[in-house]
Amino acid sequence: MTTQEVSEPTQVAWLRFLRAHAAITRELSSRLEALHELTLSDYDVLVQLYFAPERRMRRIDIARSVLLTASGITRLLDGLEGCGLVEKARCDSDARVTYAVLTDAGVKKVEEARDSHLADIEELFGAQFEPKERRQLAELLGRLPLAHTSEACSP
Amino acid sequence: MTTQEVSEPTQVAWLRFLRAHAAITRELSSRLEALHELTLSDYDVLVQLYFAPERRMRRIDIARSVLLTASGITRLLDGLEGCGLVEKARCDSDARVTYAVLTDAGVKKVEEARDSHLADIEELFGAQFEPKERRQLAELLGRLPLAHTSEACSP
DNA sequence: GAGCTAAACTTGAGATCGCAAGGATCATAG
DNA sequence: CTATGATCCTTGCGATCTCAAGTTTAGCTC
Repeated sequence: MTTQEVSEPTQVAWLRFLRAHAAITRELSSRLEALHELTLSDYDVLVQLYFAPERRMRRIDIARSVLLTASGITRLLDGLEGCGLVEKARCDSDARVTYAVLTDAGVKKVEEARDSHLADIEELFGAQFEPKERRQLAELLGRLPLAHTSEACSP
Repeated sequence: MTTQEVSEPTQVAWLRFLRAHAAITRELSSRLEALHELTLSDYDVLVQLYFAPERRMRRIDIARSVLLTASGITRLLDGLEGCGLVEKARCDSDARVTYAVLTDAGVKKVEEARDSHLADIEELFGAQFEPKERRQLAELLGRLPLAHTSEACSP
């Protein structure tokens, strides 16, 4: 124990969680930006679309799955549309909703960025753990509130 | 397996890590803001100072321990100084450094905010785990890069 | 002690994101 | 069919934070 008097395991765990997040996302972001000109959030959204049926989603569903605000998604998609990675599409049955559809360029972009990014995640995150520990960690993290929003899609 | 074809445990764990961070910090922030008018980072810095020897730290050390940029710390401390929670102090042996010192009001603020914030952390984070799992999780997270910067202070 | 490099800090500019408010559309109830 | 409330999306505004550049001071070397 050093500076922190209180070393309740929960607090220690939370502190490490916070710091690790800051450190890892900073590094991941910077690499992703350098190699592919994408934000972590950009990539996140692109991948959601990539695996969505017909590669399209309502903006609100994107927001919920990546845990951003609706307004955050609007502006993020503005950027991706500007790059031609994503297009808007109207919804016939409901004029309020606009779909975001991955373009061919978008598909290509995901496939280009995927390998290096997954390798980075492996290096900065996964590599610290044995296979068994990875599953264990995934299970533990899965209990946290909203930890698996992106693992379920609304129709 | 739902939308994500690739369910390598590492990727699942990382995704959950990301989402859980977003969800929990959003909620913690909002409560902290509502009750005590503090950002999560504000609180973080205040606590670092609270446990530092003489309740003072060089700005650069604060930056390293909470994983913010030097410029981030400058502006964050501007705010805390404006509220009277922190003061500047010059360093006799090195004119380049400015210390940040917790004021009495700052001490009080930390002690006021502490209980509710720790309770929030317990509720949103710790409560999902058994005591044994908490230690396990802390250990696992501790292996991540820079996860315990705040557990060691430079002189 | 003059010059050089490195460190600590600040500042300006820009990016990202949330909140609050507003507009459009749908769905339901009367 | 109209009124009400909810949902989807966008926009204005502000807050936070980073990066790059600049200033001042230390510490070294020659």
